[in-house]
Amino acid sequence: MSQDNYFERVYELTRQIPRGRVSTYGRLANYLELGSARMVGWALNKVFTDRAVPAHRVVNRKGELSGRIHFPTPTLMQELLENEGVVVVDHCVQDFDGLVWDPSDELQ
DNA sequence: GGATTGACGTCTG
DNA sequence: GCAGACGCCAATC
Repeated sequence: MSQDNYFERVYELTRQIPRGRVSTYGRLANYLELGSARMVGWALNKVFTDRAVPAHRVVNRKGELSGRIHFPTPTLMQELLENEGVVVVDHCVQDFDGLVWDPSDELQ
């Protein structure tokens, strides 16, 4: 179904996050003009279990894996990031400032 | 139909 | 610099 919901936008944009990179809810929300980062988190919460979305690449502004608790296992999110080459310590992305990915930076 | 919650962010104190 | 409160918009209870 052609759902113009934020659901589809967040879902598609999250898929475009390159491997080894991470993004934030606020940046995605800002690019999608959602007006609220919570919309991104809400959409991902419905998406991650229904669609194969790399939600593990989306973290909060602090670079913390705030959504790890919603994964099947709280360590799965960190494992996936480390598997992609992202250094995660104490559930926080290291060098987050250098790994953060902006949709407007790639898609422009 | 109203109140609360939610994977957040920004401002003010 | 850190802590607390407010705002967003939609879904769920």
